Amino acid sequence: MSDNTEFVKKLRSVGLRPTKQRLKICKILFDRKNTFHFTISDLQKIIKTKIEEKVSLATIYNTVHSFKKKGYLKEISINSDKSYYDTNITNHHHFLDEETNELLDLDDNDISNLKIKKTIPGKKIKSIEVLVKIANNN
Amino acid sequence: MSDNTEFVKKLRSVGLRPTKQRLKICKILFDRKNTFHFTISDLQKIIKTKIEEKVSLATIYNTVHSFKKKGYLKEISINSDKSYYDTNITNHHHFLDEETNELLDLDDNDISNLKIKKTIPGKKIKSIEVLVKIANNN
DNA sequence: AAGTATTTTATAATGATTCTAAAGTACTGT
DNA sequence: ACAGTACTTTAGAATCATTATAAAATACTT
Repeated sequence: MSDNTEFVKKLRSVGLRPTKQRLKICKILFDRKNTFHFTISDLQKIIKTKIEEKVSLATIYNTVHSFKKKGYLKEISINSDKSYYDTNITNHHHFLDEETNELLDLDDNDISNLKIKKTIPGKKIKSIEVLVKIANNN
Repeated sequence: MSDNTEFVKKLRSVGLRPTKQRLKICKILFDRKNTFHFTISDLQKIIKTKIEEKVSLATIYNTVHSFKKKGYLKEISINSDKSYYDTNITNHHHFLDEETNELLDLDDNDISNLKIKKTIPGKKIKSIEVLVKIANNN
């Protein structure tokens, strides 16, 4: 450790204080090439194994919520067991493997010209989320 | 009360015993013209007001689960607060009004030729669910 | 009507998430 | 650097939806 400059800036840019805990979580979540899909307990496990000092569960919740509110994370609606989060904050969709419960990103381009033909007077579309459930062939 | 013959048959046809509780819930859920979107607590409130005798919460859960397993109800993934159920068991999608938290059915025809262009080897698509979040214009 | 399998029920248990309020840390102005 | 304030972290309690438990009630079969 530790070149945190990038993450310090990132946090500062949206008015979050760069605390030790937020920086640790930042690194775990954003210091990677690919999209990361996780639940709070996934994150907790990773923290437990990768980090020397502990971060309390309440802080993990707080931090993830802050990141979400500031637009660093997206919450995904899959089921009601627990919340899933995604480091890919662009418009996109998901495969959900029913066998493994794993998520896989699905690009906007992977879906043919999706258009909603119905409109509701006085309402506008905020987002469109496609969830494609998949399972083993056989 | 009470021409339950229809519901008795319905339950019998999938091997569910037509108990008093199941018939009551059947009537509330399926004796209506339009699709019904509800949570367990919605259902509990309706039972509390419409029915003379009480039905225990555990039974409401059990019954809804049985109906779901037998294909009379569909579970909808909206958020992680609680489970939502839908009496419309055909392939269809939803508007979710972010202001009121209300659901609205979206027919397959209301969506232009939705095609998933990506495939995963060894996996097949089980279902495709589109959730369109809407909010007030302004 | 008796015997067995299912169902209902109240209540306890669980698990995810939020709340609380005290202790710790970061920032501001000097 | 220092004091004062505002924000964060923390452990633990509280909450809420859901599931488990096991005894009493009901439905079905013969």
